[in-house]
Amino acid sequence: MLHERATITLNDVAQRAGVSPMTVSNVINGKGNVRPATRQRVLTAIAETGYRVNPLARSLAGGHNRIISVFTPQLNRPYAAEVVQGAGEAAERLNYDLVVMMLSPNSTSDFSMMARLSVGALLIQPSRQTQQFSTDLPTHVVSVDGPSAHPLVVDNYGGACLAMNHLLSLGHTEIGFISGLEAEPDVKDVPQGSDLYERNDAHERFRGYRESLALAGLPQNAAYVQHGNFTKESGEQAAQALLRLPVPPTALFVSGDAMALGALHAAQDFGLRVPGELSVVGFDDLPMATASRPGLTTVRQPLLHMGAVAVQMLAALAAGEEPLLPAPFPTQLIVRESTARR
Amino acid sequence: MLHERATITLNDVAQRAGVSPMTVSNVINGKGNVRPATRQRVLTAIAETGYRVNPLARSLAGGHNRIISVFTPQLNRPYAAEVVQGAGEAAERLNYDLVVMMLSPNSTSDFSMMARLSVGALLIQPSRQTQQFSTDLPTHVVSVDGPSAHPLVVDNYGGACLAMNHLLSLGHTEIGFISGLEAEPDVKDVPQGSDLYERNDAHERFRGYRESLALAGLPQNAAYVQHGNFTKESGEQAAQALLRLPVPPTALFVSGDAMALGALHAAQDFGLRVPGELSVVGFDDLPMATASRPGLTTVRQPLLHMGAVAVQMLAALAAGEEPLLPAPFPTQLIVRESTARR
DNA sequence: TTGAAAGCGGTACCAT
DNA sequence: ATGGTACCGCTTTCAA
Repeated sequence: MLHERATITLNDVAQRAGVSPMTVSNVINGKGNVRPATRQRVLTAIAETGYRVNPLARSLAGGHNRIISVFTPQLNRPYAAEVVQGAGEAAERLNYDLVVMMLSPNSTSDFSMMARLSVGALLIQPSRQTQQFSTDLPTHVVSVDGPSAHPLVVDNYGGACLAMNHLLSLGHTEIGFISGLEAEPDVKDVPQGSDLYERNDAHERFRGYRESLALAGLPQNAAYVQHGNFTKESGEQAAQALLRLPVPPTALFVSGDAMALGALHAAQDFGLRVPGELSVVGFDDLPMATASRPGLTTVRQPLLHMGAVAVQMLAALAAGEEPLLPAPFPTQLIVRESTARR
Repeated sequence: MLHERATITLNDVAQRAGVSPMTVSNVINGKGNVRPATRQRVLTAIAETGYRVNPLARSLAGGHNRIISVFTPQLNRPYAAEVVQGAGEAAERLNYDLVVMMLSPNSTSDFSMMARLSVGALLIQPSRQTQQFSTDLPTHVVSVDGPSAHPLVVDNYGGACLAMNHLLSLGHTEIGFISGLEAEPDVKDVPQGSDLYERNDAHERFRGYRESLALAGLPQNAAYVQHGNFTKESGEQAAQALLRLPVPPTALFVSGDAMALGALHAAQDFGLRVPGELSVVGFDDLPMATASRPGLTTVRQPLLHMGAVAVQMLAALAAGEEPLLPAPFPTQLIVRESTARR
């Protein structure tokens, strides 16, 4: 296994096989019109030289490639990491290569390159800015948790109802809510009817909370609602505020696992036993949900699956099909130890 | 359907500015030899047309780019995610673009492509297979936690000593150890003197454990050593074995946070108070270390920093410099609540 | 200081 | 079934 420094080109292979470059190209791309004998000769030449196509040249020349690009905010956010992982597994199955780029808010880089090099782009939680740039991507675009031509969303409302019904069925009537609304100041005052509003995770979960309460015939107590920004610290603070109330809630529905863990710890610091004296439900089912004691009851989002579906759609799109947009992905209640009967 | 945004080429700009394509190229690449007036004309033409270079074409033609590629195993492993994040931040600062690819063991994809497209590659925890492929990368290679031309490693031995000294100074003499050796069966029986052995994280941490004990004049009890594979479950099992011993240890040094959390929970399930009746120290300081109660005392690896340094080295390499390889990165003991005086 | 020519490594199109 | 030609968008080399 010697390592050739000089790059072997299609021409080299052609010469070695005694055919024209075009024929080699045809063999590589599996065009039918090549005599078996010739094809075989080319194939051996390829094997002997260790030739590998240069995707750059191929893309430049207008050929096809099997690359899908992923644009994501920070990768050390478990949410994004999970989606990417799911996408990666699907890509491998479909024989696509996945190329990931991190989009930082103040980055100036020209990401259109990777987009040009790929047959499709997967956008994870695209920001305003990303949405902007996505409109002039020359490829197909699918997004997870954010707008695009093909947006994949989770059923946040349904998930919230799942969590609330669990709490309700456990006999809780005083249920506090910690939202993630603080995180995105720019959407906080979006009119209720707008598309953006409808799609916003935080709002949908809030809506699930409110409507579940209403459906159960329970009054809404504005004091039971606090806003965090998805960090553990904000969850801690929000929970403290809730627990200091004259009549504190007996259960908390927290719309993010990190915040939920913060709330759980705040409760423990208050000397409250969880779930004995306070039940806590999170949202997301990030890995950290199992790292706590008691384990966090939470609403799981099918993150891996969504990543995989995104890639499948992109592959279909690349193949000229027009895949139908899947319905909001259903969530699942994962009952661990942080919830108990009132 | 694609957005048929006609691409503006360098030629278009040239025509508009009334100069040759070459001059436009020179302006873009900041070659000095262009008359200010001409440069200005070109610049306006660029602005007016909204032209952007096509990095593919540039790379193909042998021009320079500012891309660094990262090859990593699963991205949903916090370790890798942290390094990538650090690399991303540094890249942004240095005006490089980062492109990440996941290397799965059974992937057939041609990753040399991205390598060709980039000035350098960062390998995270390269596997045997990856090491192989890295040798014929046409670019500079820096690795984190694995071999390459420029390997970046953390001072695992020192970190283990940090943890052990902490436990020792707390008065513990019965200290159990859970290694990660089970994870990599192929290195388990590498001869002690070999390079590979010296570099292996798991072994280095083990060595720190043994030597710290020896230095403290404490006997080594083979029964106090268990092997896990870095998962929470394996940590749980290993801890159970340890705690069932006739004379169970009063403290555990676990060479991975996930395993440490597993051990911590196992102890709690045994009815042991942590840190009251059992102290636990982990290794890595992954985000989950703060998600548990009590918070996990652990040894922090400067993952973000290592990612950043890797990118800096790659940038230097690309600039033709020969950066000196940094010494093993120092670790830091993060004392939380899982350790206490015996 | 500027530009013409010749690729980089492929592919599409159209002959043969 | 095969191969010639043009060209993708840019950069290098070398003349002018």
